[in-house]
Amino acid sequence: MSPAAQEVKARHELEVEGINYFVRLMNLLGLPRSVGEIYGLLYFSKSPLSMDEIVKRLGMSLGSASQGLRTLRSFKAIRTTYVMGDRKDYYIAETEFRNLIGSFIREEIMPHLDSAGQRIENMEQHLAVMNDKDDKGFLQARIKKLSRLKKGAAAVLPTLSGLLKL
Amino acid sequence: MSPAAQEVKARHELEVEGINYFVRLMNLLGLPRSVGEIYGLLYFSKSPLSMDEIVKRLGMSLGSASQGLRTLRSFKAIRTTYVMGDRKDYYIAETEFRNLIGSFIREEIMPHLDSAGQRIENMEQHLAVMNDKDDKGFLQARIKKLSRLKKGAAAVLPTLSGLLKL
DNA sequence: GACTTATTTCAAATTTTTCTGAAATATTTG
DNA sequence: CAAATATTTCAGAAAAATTTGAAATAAGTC
Repeated sequence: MSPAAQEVKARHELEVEGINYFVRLMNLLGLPRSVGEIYGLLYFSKSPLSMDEIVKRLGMSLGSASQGLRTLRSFKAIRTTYVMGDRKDYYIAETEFRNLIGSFIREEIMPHLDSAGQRIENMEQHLAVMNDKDDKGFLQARIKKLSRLKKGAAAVLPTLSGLLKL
Repeated sequence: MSPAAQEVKARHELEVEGINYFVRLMNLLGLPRSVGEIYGLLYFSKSPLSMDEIVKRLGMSLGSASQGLRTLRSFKAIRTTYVMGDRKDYYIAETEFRNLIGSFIREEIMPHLDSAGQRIENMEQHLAVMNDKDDKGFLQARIKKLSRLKKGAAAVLPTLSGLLKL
């Protein structure tokens, strides 16, 4: 194999490995593979890519690409660039992980914490109806613990992206 | 409805709400519903429960219960108690969330970080084959960023359970 | 050590999630 | 505003994850 061909191959394999990296990372965060693939492709692309280029390069359906790009936009993990004389949208990866983590926490985790708070309140309401001293005390302690967990998480999470000083 | 019946109902609804709480929490962590149900049931149970009691109370299959208990044991989220004159195993919820978070991070997240490190090394190897200055510089910067993210996560995560001082 | 009871395993069934692709909608251009 | 192109939507298909339950194994008792 010629040196030039070797280089092309290395570039390609690097990209595959990099996409794989993000597929797994996104998977860890509970996001579908397609989202990881798109972000990975963009992260290692020097130039902005249009949706149909993404579809072609990843061999994925239009529907997945559209939905995946929407998800990534919602996290501000990508942004669009304007390309003169072309009506397609072109996408670029946002590489400030600090921000990505922030929007992930805001969008995916905080809503859960809110509904957790709601559920704790419900539990307390039910508790108020009860009389049996022993059981009531036990449950109260357990609920309190949940409440502290929730408060702790609410306090720690927003700082997380800050802690990761990259 | 008699006051006593009302109380029983409140106790039951509290428990349902509590189980629901853990089902969602575990779901957020990528664990199956059955694991959340079992932990929730144990968390709000004053006395230890055997597997068949869990199966009966949650209306779940033996298989799910067995698998769910195994998962919870692996996180040290529950422990067994010995009950005299009974050959069944009895389970109790471990309520120190700090520890649970610790084992979750150790068992579920750290292995991913390790393989991430492996993948970064692979990328660097491919990079070494390349020559094109521009592209190489670009890719090098991107890989470096991933590497910093990984290092940051490895540094922050183990502290997380400590930060949550409950 | 045979019997009873408890637990685990695992293939098949079910449920949930994700992906596909064609149709609908929106956008740009001449 | 018609034609061309780009994007979104969504019902059905495919894939992945979870649950079931019966059979296998393990553990405890007499």
